[in-house]
Amino acid sequence: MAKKNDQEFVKHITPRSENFSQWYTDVVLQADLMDYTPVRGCMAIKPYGYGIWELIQKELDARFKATGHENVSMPMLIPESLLLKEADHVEGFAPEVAWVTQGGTEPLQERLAVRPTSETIFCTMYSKWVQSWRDLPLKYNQWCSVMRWEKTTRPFLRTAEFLWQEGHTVHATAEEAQEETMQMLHVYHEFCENVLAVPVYSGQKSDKEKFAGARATYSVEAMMQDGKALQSGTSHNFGTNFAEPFEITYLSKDGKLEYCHETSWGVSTRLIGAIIMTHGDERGLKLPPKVAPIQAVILPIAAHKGGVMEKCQEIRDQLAAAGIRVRLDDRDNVSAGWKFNEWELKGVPVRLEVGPRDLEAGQVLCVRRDTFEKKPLPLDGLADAVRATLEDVHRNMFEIARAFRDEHTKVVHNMDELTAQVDGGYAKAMWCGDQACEDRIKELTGATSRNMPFDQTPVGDTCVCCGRKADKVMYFAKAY
RNA sequence: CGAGGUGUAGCGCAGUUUGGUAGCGCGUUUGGUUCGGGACCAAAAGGUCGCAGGUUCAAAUCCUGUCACCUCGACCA
Repeated sequence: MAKKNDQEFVKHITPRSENFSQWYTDVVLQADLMDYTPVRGCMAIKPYGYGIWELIQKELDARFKATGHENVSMPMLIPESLLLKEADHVEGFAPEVAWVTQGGTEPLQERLAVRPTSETIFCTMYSKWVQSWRDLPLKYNQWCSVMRWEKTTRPFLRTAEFLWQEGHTVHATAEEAQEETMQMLHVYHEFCENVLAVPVYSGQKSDKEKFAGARATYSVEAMMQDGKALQSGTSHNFGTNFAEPFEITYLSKDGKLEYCHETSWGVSTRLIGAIIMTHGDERGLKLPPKVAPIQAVILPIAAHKGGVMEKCQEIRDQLAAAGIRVRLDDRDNVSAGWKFNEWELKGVPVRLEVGPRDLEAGQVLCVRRDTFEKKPLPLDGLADAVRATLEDVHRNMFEIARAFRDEHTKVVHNMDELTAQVDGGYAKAMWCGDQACEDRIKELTGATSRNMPFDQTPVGDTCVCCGRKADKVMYFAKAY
């Protein structure tokens, strides 16, 4: 049966160990998540990829609502004068802004930025909407796309246009703004781990790495299987940095005019890249069950035999009624073996093989994508058993990812150790707080500071770079 | 953005050195046989050779520019 040259006409995924980057591209394309378009740096997200994003949206949006946020929609175009109001912000984003300079056939009086982020337009509106302490807080979010003229792009990881959500909130006090900033960081942390099965390090960014215009930036950092860091979500406390130039003020209870305190926070379709690079393997994508568009696929075996297809349809309806996202693969033009490989490539967490022998025994054969373990499940109570299996798949995927992350995180005390460690992982080190040391580490090793964990228990007392007294614990890694 | 590589049918490739009017495998369509880990037979359809200029009697092939992807750097919430 298997001819020697079979591999020549079988879809080939580059092994991770051979070329991680090529492996990623192969998986993205072959799992049919996206396609390239004629527009520089912009991708078309295909139904299977967009399905993952819709589930991410659904899970996150529920968390935003539960913490008192509401969704709004702001213009995609921002007048240049607004963008110029906050100096650090302009400086940070100016190099990657796309501009609209003409409307119809007429040149515009003032050019319009295609939003790279929406702080300036939110702030402009907030200055109109906030008058009194009774108006506060305002806790809004928008789901939209933004555009940044990136020099080099990678599907999902860095694209010129990308889908994201940006939360923007206004508060009366610094304490409230800080509370909000931390709350949303924790939402991201919990979401990454409990929904995506992606373990993350939460912490505070250095001044060098913080958002343009922020007082403080916090991030959740994930580790990809090549040991590189992927910033997977950020939460910023702006203090009054934007409120001052945009004149967002309120009259307090005792009649004093005060500046508002603001936050913003966001995650993007980059999370799909995080899923791929955290969980994928030689066979392709491996989706965490909670965001898998198809959680269980039913494969009829010897479907021409009487009763098999009918039973499969029955099982499908049963599982669907129980709230499981299920697909019956009833194609008759590809073999069972072909389907096995295809659904593994697409990362479906569980497949159920249903053949004449199974039906005789009153069972189906359940095969897990994460372990390839094969286990017969009785038709009786199948939905519950599948649901339990999906939960276990999630748990197992998270444990494996966490073990990998922990194995590839090491405490280092000097530059030699740091250089070796960031070759394929995170280095946990003491840092003096001086940006010169960050710059030097970047220059010598290619690694950047990721974030400072909230648990600042010292792992030494001198800076990994300059050797002076140091009191900050910092993660360093090469990053996407 | 710099250096190197690639771009020919839906996918993977040959053909480019030495210009002469495009080929193979898979896939697709139709019919038949199969069916528990990437099936088989037969017939058929499918290409302005990434795009734009140029040289030439003639360009997939030579020249220039440009776009996309890959590798290594630089840059980057």
